[in-house]
Amino acid sequence: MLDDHLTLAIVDDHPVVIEGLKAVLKERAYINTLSFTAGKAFIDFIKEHTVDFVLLDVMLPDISGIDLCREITGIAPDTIVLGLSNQAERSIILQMLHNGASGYLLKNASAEELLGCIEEAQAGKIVFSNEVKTIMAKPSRFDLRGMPSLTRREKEILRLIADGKTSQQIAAVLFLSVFTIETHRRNIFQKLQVKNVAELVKVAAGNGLL
Amino acid sequence: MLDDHLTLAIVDDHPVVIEGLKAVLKERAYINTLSFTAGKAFIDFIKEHTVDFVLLDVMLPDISGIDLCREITGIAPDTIVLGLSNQAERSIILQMLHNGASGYLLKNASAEELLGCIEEAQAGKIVFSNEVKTIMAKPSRFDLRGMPSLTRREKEILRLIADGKTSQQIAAVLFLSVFTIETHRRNIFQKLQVKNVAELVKVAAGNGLL
DNA sequence: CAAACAATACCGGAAAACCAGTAGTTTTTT
DNA sequence: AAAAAACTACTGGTTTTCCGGTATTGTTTG
Repeated sequence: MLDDHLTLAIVDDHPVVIEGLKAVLKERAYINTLSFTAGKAFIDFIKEHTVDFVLLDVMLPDISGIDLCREITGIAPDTIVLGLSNQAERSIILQMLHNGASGYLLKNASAEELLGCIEEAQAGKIVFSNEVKTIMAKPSRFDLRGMPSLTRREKEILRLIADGKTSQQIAAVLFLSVFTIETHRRNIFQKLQVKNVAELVKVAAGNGLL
Repeated sequence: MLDDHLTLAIVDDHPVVIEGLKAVLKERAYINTLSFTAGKAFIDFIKEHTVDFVLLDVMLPDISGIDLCREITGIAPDTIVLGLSNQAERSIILQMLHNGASGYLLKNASAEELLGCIEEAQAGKIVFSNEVKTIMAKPSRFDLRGMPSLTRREKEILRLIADGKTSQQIAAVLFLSVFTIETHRRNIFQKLQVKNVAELVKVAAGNGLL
């Protein structure tokens, strides 16, 4: 930012959204708006030019918003990226933040909300639109206090599950009945509030239980 | 180590193993040997006394070797811990190292091997007995070069799998046939060389794909 | 422009996971 | 010693995964 202008890029494959955002952003005369409908085109662009700010759709045809976000912050670490999407899924939001985004907005955010978030993000804050805030605010699962404590047996079985062992195999290794393993498995599911092994392993890995 | 002696603790629930190790360690007069058959007893001990070196069985009755290892290195960070086990499973070895162990030995290691490893670990190295070395040396999966690259679609589906979605649910979200999802799923399995979602999610999480 | 890769879709069958219970035994804690 | 927690085991049933193919249509790319 050599002058007092701000270069803002919209990356979204939906032309209507682009036009809507541009209209809102006209409110702020100091913002120069660019737009891209594909991730690759944008990547090529920032290799040659400087962009201060990006509004990035997470559902793009040619590349996932998450990967794109990582690439952008890799190439231009000073660029501020805000995720933009129709529905807010907690895991996606976290992935975006984890890959360098400075915030996350829903497309149904009001004009004031949008401009407010841009200004706050510009000031270095992490911003969310209101709906996103409510999603991020609540439990997650057990974000802060107390990962539910698993018993010895449960941890042991959890590790074997994560190693890809079937209940039969686990039963064989531990000299127990398959039924016992399945009972333990269900208890673990309940404690960690997951529905299947996929989620189980993700949660366990993310909380240092593996 | 205030003098030139070394306090070494053996933690193993098998008395025969303890005696065997003690016999081998007599070779080195400067090593004072202690032994424990339960993890908790040992934890209590190190809260009051200093131990320089621990040979730690990973299969203990009261606590998993992995958890115990973490506790030990938490309480006494200067203590050197070597894992000790009958069979070497790669994942367990990695977990031990990840929790602060300085190496891993198989119980069938020779006396020279054992003493050699203790001396090298004492000197700050990470040590493995020979058999363990061969296990650690080979493939792993794709440890060093090239995590196989997944396509956009595959990554997208991988994330949905890790979120605990079933193939039906994924198909519904992406407006695709269940068959398509299952094909992608199998392709992902093959690329990442896993047999089921549990392993898949573990590998993916461990390699930053989630 | 081929060749390779990506994405889509389908079939049938075996194995495993998942669900909702119940219940006895052992270990730990109060 | 009583209560609580952990560990064990079983029944019976539904859903999903996993395996082994095959095959068509685009899209990149050498």
